[in-house]
Amino acid sequence: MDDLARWIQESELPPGDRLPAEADLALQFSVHRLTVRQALAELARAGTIRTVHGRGSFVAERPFRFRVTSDVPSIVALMRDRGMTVTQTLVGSTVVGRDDLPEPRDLADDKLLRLDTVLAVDGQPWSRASTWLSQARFGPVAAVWTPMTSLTGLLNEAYGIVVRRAWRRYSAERATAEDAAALGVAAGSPLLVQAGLNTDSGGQPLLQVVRRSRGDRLEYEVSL
Amino acid sequence: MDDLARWIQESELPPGDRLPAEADLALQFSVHRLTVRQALAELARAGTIRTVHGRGSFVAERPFRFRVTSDVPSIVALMRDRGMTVTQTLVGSTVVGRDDLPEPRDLADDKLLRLDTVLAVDGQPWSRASTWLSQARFGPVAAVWTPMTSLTGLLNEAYGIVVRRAWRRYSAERATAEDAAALGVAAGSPLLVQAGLNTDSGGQPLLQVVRRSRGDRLEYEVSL
DNA sequence: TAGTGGTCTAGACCACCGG
DNA sequence: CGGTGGTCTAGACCACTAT
Repeated sequence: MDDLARWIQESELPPGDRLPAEADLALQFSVHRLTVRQALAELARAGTIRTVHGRGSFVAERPFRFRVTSDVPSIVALMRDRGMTVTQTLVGSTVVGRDDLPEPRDLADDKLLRLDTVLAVDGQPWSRASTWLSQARFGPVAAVWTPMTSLTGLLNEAYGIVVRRAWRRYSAERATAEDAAALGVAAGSPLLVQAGLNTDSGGQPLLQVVRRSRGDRLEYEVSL
Repeated sequence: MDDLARWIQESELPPGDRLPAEADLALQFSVHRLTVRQALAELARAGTIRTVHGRGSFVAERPFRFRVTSDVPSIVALMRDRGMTVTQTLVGSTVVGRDDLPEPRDLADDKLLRLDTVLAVDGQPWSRASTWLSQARFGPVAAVWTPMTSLTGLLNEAYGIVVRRAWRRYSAERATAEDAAALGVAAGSPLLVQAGLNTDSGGQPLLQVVRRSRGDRLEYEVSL
């Protein structure tokens, strides 16, 4: 792998260029094709290259991460302002007990509505989120959901609520098999996980959310 | 891999237990050992198991992440209060130009001191950080650094400065080969990357920092 | 259809760990 | 020392992509 990485470095292939075929690399380095494959797979995991079945291996572009700042009211609205096509598909809507809520459980209700959504930008999956809200108060939300819905916007328009962020927690996790299927990445790839609580303008807990995003697609910025 | 994952699930092995040897698994599933190895490697990347040369593969413990909150003045001090042995080893100290600073460049100086440190807890590496400060003002810092030094504490004691956080940026990246070597993880593992600016109590930019932490070891929490 | 990567069996030998 | 995982060669066949 080190030899191959060095070779790619030294040959100064620009991002997007195709590498020689695995069989050719095997000849070039006088090793078996499986050995080449193992090295290529490791480089792909490290993000140096990207391999496509039937086409070849390509030098990876440097990832560009969309920056989500904490001072905008709605992230979806922010992205749409920048000309991106943003959809949020509802993939699940269930009524759950309070014990389904991640710690710390800041919502008081015993029955909660949990919305599972997948956010896609320009057709590409970016993140999946689970949102918990009071079932008694917001039960009808699921029925009116469309891919164009922004929860922040919906709460504002339908309930007259102005949402405020209370706390946020950030961690990096490996993509599970489920994440991998939903987000189009390999299992084990880095995900940026944001958990948090939103309140209304009076500070009353409104909703908790956990968002699992592709690490190569976005980052969060907060002012303190 | 799916078969193997299901088998582990169904056999309900508790975390820490050893799986059968690769050769045994190959017999059990009637496949070649290499096929078993590929499945095990994928499970290890997904975090389900952990494999040790010469000993075997073990069901992984659920990762426990230390929570770093934004309301404490010094993270190192916080950890020590909780009885952890925290060291910060200075692995590099260089004078660099302003262009070495990551964007956005909030420090005005043309010559900056860059400190590269590795934070270890109870002997285990947790994160590596690069810190940029004014060379003119803080040049002597590198000379007095010891593994017990906390930069926040040092600035307070030696300069009478009370440090304040201005902004933070969070992203998830794959561990590079260098990260992997310094942090004891596999290349490509998820890292939680925090970049940020600290000011003095008057709001004057003091230092910028980029900290790359093992995703399985810590998480950040901020109140908004 | 030719060329690419993806998966698999077969078997050898090496490196590490613990008793 | 025996048992474990780590690396490698050899070769077959399958699946996907572009022409």
